Amino acid sequence: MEQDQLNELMKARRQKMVQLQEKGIEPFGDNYIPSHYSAEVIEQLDILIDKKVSLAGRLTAIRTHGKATFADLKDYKGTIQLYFRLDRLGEEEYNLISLFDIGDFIAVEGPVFKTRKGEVTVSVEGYRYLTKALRPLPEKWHGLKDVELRYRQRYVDLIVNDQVRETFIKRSKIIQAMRNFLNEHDFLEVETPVMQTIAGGALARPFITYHNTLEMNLYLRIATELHLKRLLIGGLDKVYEIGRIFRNEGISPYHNPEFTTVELYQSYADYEDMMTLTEDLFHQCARRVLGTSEVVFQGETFDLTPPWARETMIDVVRKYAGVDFAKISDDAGAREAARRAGLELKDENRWGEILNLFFETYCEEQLRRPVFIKDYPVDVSPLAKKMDSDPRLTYRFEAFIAGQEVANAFTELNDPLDQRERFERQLARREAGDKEAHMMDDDFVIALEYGMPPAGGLGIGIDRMVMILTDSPSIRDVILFPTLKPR
RNA sequence: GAGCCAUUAGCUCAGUCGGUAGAGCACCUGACUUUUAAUCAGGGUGUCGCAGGUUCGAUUCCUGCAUGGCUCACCA
Repeated sequence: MEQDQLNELMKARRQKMVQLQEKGIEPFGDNYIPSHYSAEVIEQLDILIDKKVSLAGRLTAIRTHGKATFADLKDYKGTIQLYFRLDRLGEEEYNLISLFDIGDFIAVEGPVFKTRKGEVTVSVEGYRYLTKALRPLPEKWHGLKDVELRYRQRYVDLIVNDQVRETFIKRSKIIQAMRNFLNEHDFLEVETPVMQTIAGGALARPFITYHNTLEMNLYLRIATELHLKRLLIGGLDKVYEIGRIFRNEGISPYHNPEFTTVELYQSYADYEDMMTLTEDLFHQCARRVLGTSEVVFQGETFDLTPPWARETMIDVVRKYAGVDFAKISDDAGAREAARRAGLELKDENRWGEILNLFFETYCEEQLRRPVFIKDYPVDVSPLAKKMDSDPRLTYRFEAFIAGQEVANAFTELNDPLDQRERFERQLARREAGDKEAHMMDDDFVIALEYGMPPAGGLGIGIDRMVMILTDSPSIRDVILFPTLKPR
């Protein structure tokens, strides 16, 4: 950050820093291992009352009363009150309290007691300076609201806004719960390349970077799918990866250029198994982190208890759009239906793409309760296995909660000849100018030729899952440092 | 990428139908040995986002730019 002009508040803090140094006190002190966290002292009051404890943390409030001073000390687990007395500390040490500022880190020790009003307090017998804060914190009860500053200076947001802190602690616990759940189900966590020569596994524009020694462009991955499936071929039957994905697309309350997914693949399973796994995974994460199966998101309550509803895409399109794709047999008929509905089409749109367009336009937002929408058209599913009963469709589903897609899964396509054809179709679209069409991945087709067991695969956007489980309306509320333009 | 809105003290916000600005908290000075949004007395600490234009004079009006938010488009 630029060295901006010191305003009055920062000058005052620097002066206090100098005064500390003049008295031989280092304003940026050394390590200190406290005996307790604030919350432990409060919880274990029965045992700790009148006993000496030591604490370390940040001063969040100072109330001086002449020869006595109260302060609030905030640490990792909570906030506790401190009590300083002239007659206990002695004049020299007590007077140094005037050099305290809100935001400073100090360590204290002394016995625990309860004030007249019943507040658990540490009566300070000695303290140490740990760190002088040279910039003032936002004020105590309005906090930091400026959205831009909250994202740019997330550390300040975390100091001041406890809800923000809670959200990110929950995010960590949700991912931990997910990892535990998958490990318990015998999945193996793996890591696959972030930098790739072919960005595959999804329909999206990649970021491009450059390797100096190899003298070549590399793509940042847009999915983990194709590498994970290679591992099934290699005999790692149940694998998953939790990792960062990068897509060079728009930014919105639901989209950040880098975001986190979990993808998992299970040999010998199919998409029905993935539905069961998905609802169990969401349910368990909610139970373990929130302690409940019911989540409230933006005023709506959702019960995540399995089983979730299951509907086909054709059924929901019939229900919400009033168009029956079961009775539309070809591309021309689908285009006609779209024309009647006033949907904008490109000339080359096919039956399945138009079905999907109807679904996205008329249905997605209606899907509030947890629901699996299944049997996606092959035209929009280049990596999913075709249905035996209708080769225009695939064994693919997406899960929706509150109108938001939260999971995408299918029975994996393991026929290398079919896969090559799908890639070639994508390639044709790419050459026609569709920058999001899938790239040809010859090596993946070769891998399939060695034989990939039938398998089910599942992808979950973790950021969106965390949004729902923490009632956060914007993806930026669940990403610590969301992408911003430099100021 | 398009439209709309916002940007004033460290923070949260008022305000000026055009005459260079104000409140609370924070901060500074003083009083106060169980307060907790401590209280009491005194003190305003500012490039009014940036750059132009109109004007005797712009923080205010106009234009452009920057950053952010929302909506739309794209996507997860």
